[in-house]
Amino acid sequence: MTPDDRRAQMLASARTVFASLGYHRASVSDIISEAGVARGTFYNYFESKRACFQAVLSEMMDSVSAAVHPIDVTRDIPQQVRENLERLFQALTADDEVPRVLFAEAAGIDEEGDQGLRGFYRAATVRLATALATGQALGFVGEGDPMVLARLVLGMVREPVFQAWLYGEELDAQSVVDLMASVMRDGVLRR
Amino acid sequence: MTPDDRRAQMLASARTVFASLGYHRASVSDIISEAGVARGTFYNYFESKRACFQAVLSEMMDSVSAAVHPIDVTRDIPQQVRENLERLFQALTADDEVPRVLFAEAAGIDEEGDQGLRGFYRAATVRLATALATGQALGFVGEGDPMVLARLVLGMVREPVFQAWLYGEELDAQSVVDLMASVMRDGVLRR
Amino acid sequence: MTPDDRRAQMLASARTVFASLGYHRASVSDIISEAGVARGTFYNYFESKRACFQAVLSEMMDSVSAAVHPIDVTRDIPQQVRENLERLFQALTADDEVPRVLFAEAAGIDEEGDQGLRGFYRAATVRLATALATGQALGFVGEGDPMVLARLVLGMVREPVFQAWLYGEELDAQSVVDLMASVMRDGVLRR
Amino acid sequence: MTPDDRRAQMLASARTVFASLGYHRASVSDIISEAGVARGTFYNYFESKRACFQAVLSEMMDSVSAAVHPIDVTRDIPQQVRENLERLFQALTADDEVPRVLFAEAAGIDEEGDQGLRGFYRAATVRLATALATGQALGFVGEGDPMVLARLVLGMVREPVFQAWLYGEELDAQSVVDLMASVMRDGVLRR
DNA sequence: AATGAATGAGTTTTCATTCAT
DNA sequence: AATGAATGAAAACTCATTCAT
Repeated sequence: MTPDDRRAQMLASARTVFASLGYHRASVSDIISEAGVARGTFYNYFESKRACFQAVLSEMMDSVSAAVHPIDVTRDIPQQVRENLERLFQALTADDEVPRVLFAEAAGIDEEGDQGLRGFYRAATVRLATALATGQALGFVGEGDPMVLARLVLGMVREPVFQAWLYGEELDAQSVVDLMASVMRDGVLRR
Repeated sequence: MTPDDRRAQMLASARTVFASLGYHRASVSDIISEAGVARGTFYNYFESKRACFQAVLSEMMDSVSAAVHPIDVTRDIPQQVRENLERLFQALTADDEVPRVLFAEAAGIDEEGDQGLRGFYRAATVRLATALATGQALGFVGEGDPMVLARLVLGMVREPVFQAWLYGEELDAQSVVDLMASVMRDGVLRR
Repeated sequence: MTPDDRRAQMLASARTVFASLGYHRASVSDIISEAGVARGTFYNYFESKRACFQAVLSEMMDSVSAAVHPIDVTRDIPQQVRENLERLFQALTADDEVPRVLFAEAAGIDEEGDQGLRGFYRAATVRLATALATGQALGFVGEGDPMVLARLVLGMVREPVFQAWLYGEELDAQSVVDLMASVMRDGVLRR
Repeated sequence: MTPDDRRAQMLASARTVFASLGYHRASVSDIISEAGVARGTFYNYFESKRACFQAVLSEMMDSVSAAVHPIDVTRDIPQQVRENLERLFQALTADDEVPRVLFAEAAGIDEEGDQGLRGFYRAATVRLATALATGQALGFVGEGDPMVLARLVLGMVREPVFQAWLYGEELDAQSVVDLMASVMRDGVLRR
C-alpha cells in the first residue's frame, strides 16, 4: 500500500467515524480500529486528532464547493441556477456524513477550526452574492443587499439538508429544488 | 438564598460558560467558579453536566418559542408575520449566547440531546407549516408542501443569525426582516 | 487527612520513587502506587510530574542549604568550618535519595529545571566565595579568585558524596572531613 | 562510504544531538536527521539508542583518559602533574559536549550504563590514588587515605568544569590550574 | 546496506462524578 | 444544603524498535 493510498484509507475511516460519533465522542482508537491500523500509524499521517478532522472537513468543503459551477451569462441562466442547486443538494446529501460533519460538528471546536469554517461560509456567500449582484445589474434579480440576499438563499439550502439529517430522513432533492425555484421566482405570499 | 434562586444563579453561570466555551470545552469547574459555588453543590442542583446543558438549552428554546405569537386571522396578517419575524430575530440575537448554544453546540452531543433538539425544530417547523397551510387555504400563500416551505423560511431566519454569530457581526435585524419580507412577497428573481 | 499531610505524604512517596528510579524512569503510576492514592489525587496536588519533581528537588536543596550555618568571626573559625562541613556531609548522605536526585537527575531535564539548579549552585558558590573573601581580608585564607576557590572546595565536597553514591558505599563523613581539613590547611604536596 | 566511515559519521551526529538535547530528550529521529540517514540504517550500526549513547560515552571517556599521561618519577614531578591537569581540562572543555554528556547525562540512565560509568570513575580514581600513594612513599605527598585524597582532587577538577558548563561560561583552564596547583601545594587556609 | 512505513506498549494528563464531613 | 478531597476511567500522543522491500 502506498502512503497515498494509506492516507486516503485512513481519511475515509476517519470520515466515517467522525460522522457517526461526532468529533468529541470519536476517539483515535475508534478511527484506527475502523482503519485496521496501529495507533502509531495514525500519527504518521496526521499530526493530531484535530488535524485529521480538519483534513476530513477540508475534503468535504472542497467537494461541496466543486458542486457549484460558475454561471455562463450567454446561456440559459435559470437553468444553470437550477443545475447548481441540484448538484449542491446532491453533494450535501450524497451521504449522512457531510451534513453531520459540516453542519453539526464543524463549528465551535476551536478558534483555528472556526477560522476555516468562516472561510468556507464567506467564500460561499461571497460567490453567491457576486452572482446575485451581477443578476441585479442585468435586471434578473430584485433589489436588496446582495450579501444579505445570499444568506437568505443559503439558508434555504442549508435548513432542509440540516433537518433531513436531524430527523434521519432521506431528502427529496428534486421537490426541494422545485419549491426553492418557485419561491425564488414568485415568493411565498400571494395577493 | 433560596434553592430556586440558587438554581437560577447556577443556570445563568452555566449559560455564560457554555456560550463562551462551548459544551465540550466548558468544564464543571468553569461553571462552579463562575457561580462561586462548591463542586458538590453543582450536583445538588443538576444530575450531570449534560443535564445542566439541557436545562440551559431548554430555557433558550422556550424563550425563542415564546417570541412567536399565533396569527389572528381577523387582523392584518402580513403585519403579524412581520412582527413575529422581528421578535424572533430579537430573541435570537439578544446576546451571543443563544446562537452559539442553539446553532453551534446543541446538535450532536448525544442521542438524548438530539432528541430534544428534534422536538424543538419539529415544533417550530410544524407551527410554521400549519400557519402556511392555513394561508394556502385562505389563498394568501402559494402552492407547495407546507413542511418544505416551512424549512425554507426557517433557513432564511437561521442563516443570517448563524453567520452573524460566526463572524462576530452585529446583526441588523431590521434590514434582514425587510429583505425577507420582500423575498416572501416577490421572490428573488425578476422577469 | 488534611491537605497538608496528604501533600507531605505524596512528596515523600515521590522522593522515594524519584530517588530509586530517576526522573525519567519514574512514572506517575509508580508514585501514586507508592503513595496508595488515586491518579487524580496526584494532579490535585501537583500540576505535573515535572512540578512534583521540582518540589522534591526544592525540598532537598533547602535541607542542604540549611545545613550550612553562617560563620561567626568572633568565634573559632576553623571549628565552625569543620562543623559546617560535617553538617553538609550529613545532609548529603543522610540517605541515598539526595545524592541521586541532586547529583545525577537534576541536571538536564529541561531549561526551567536547569534554571533552578543554577540558582542553587550559584547560591552555594557565592556563599562560600563570600566567606572565603572575608577570610582573605582577615588573612585566614590564601590568595586567588574566591569564586574559583569556592568551586574547588565545593568539588571536594561533591565528589566523595557522588562517588559513594555511585558505588553504593557508605560514606565515612568523619574521615573525609578530616582529610579535607588537612588539605585545606596544608595542601596535598609536601616539600 | 565505508561502514567504518558511516559509523563514525553517525557517532558524530549522535554526539552532537546527545550533547545539545541530553539523552532523554534526544530521539533517534533527531540523530538520523542530523546524520541524513534512514531510520533502519541507525539500527544497522547500533543495537539501540542506549547502545549508541554508550558508544558516544565510551569515546569521550577514552579521550579524557588519554589526556592523563603516566608520571615519570625520574623527571620533574610537579611539572608533569601540572601538564596532566592542563591536558585534562583541555579534554574536558574542548567543547560543550563532553561536560554535558559526561557530567549531566551519564549517571542514572540505567544500571548497565552506571556500570560503565563506575568503571570510568574507578579507573580514574585508582590511577590517581596510585600516583598519590607512590608520592607518599617518596615523601612528595602528605598523609591520608590515597583513595579519599584522589576523590578530593578529582572533585577539584570536575566542579569547575561542571559549573562552567552549567552557566555556559568559557572556562579559563589556566587560572583554574594555577589555583589548583596553589591549593595542592599550600592548602587554602593561612596561619 | 539502506530504506522508511508500521507497530504498540507505555506515558501523562483531564475531568465528570462521588461521598464523607 | 453545602463543601471539596478523592476517585479512576478514558483519552491523546510519543517514540524506540522491527521488518519487508
